[in-house]
Amino acid sequence: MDAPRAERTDLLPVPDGKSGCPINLTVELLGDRWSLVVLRDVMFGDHRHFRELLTHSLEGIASNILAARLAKLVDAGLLTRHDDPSHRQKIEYRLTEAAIQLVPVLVQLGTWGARWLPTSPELAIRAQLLGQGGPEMAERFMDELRAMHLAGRPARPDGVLAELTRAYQRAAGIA
Amino acid sequence: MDAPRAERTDLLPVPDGKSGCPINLTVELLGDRWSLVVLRDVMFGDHRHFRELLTHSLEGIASNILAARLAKLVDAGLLTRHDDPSHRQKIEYRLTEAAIQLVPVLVQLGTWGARWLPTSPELAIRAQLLGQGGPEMAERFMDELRAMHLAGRPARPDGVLAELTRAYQRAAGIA
DNA sequence: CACTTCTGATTGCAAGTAACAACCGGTGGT
DNA sequence: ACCACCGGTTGTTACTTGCAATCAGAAGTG
Repeated sequence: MDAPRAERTDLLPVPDGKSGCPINLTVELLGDRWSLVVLRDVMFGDHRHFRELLTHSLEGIASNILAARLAKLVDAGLLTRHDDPSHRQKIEYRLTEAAIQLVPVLVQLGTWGARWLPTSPELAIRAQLLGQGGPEMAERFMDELRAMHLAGRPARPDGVLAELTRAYQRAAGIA
Repeated sequence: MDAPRAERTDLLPVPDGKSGCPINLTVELLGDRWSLVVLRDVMFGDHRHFRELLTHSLEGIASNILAARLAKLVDAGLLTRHDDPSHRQKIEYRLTEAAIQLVPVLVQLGTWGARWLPTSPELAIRAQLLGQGGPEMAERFMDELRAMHLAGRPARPDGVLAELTRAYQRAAGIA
């Protein structure tokens, strides 16, 4: 069980396949098919319960995968679990500050996807609006998410989230 | 083979597990363990050849995975293949404009990771510098990448890339 | 009380993907 | 002739994903 490799000393091949690079650690945590999609649905769709995420999601995540992702995100400190007064078995998942600070990441991902990938127009609208809104709009959105998920206040009808949702519904032709 | 599901008409469960959502499409393309890490090494490490990416990478990607990712990225239009005059078998991978426009995504990912994950300080410095530099610095970096990868000019010694590399080496204590 | 629905999951299985190590044919310098 | 280097490929093993069926507890309805 000796280690005959690693002759170089400058650029180190890290033994256990990990590295302290910020991009690498973030990709290690969120770089899979579903983690960011789940967070997207919590943020933009305001889906906070298991069934809601399971059935209202556009892409159709499997229930075991969703359960595993939620557990991982809770473990990573991006979501917190809360009892729901309306049903003893119901669990509410809320965003943490760490998750809310992922908004700029999602905005950039959405902006890039809307620019370079074959997105459907009605879904791309939210990404375009947020991207055009710049850091100020992202800041407003993050403050709104803080009010909703950290302070427990309801979504305000004149907020960014409502504006995005209305733009989407208008584009999707919902009468 | 009838389809007894899909009673809802508002929020559609897309049949083939895909959706035109920009975030979803981007995650579908780049949401894996290695794609963004490879692009990071091409951008920040200026590694343009297979062996370079294989051995100089911090995380130790396997050669078959690297080959598969390079092929996928070329196929997706994020990298292009070029003959290298110095060796008939040598292939140079260059960034495309689409890949260069991923810089803001990587900056945000790095900034978030440096803030919320246990990064090693010397590797976090580049992310912090780029994050603090704001959109202007990212723009300058993208212009530099365009000059190097699209126009084929060498890296300028007073550029963003050189500055980041120097900051890293200083922090890593390379004498 | 029985019946149904809703809650957040879990289980078993098939298929796909990642990791690891060994190896390949062609290239070019000595 | 030799050998290091080039971008990969192959084979095997281990793990992850996707799908469908199922679960037990909780609540609503008759």
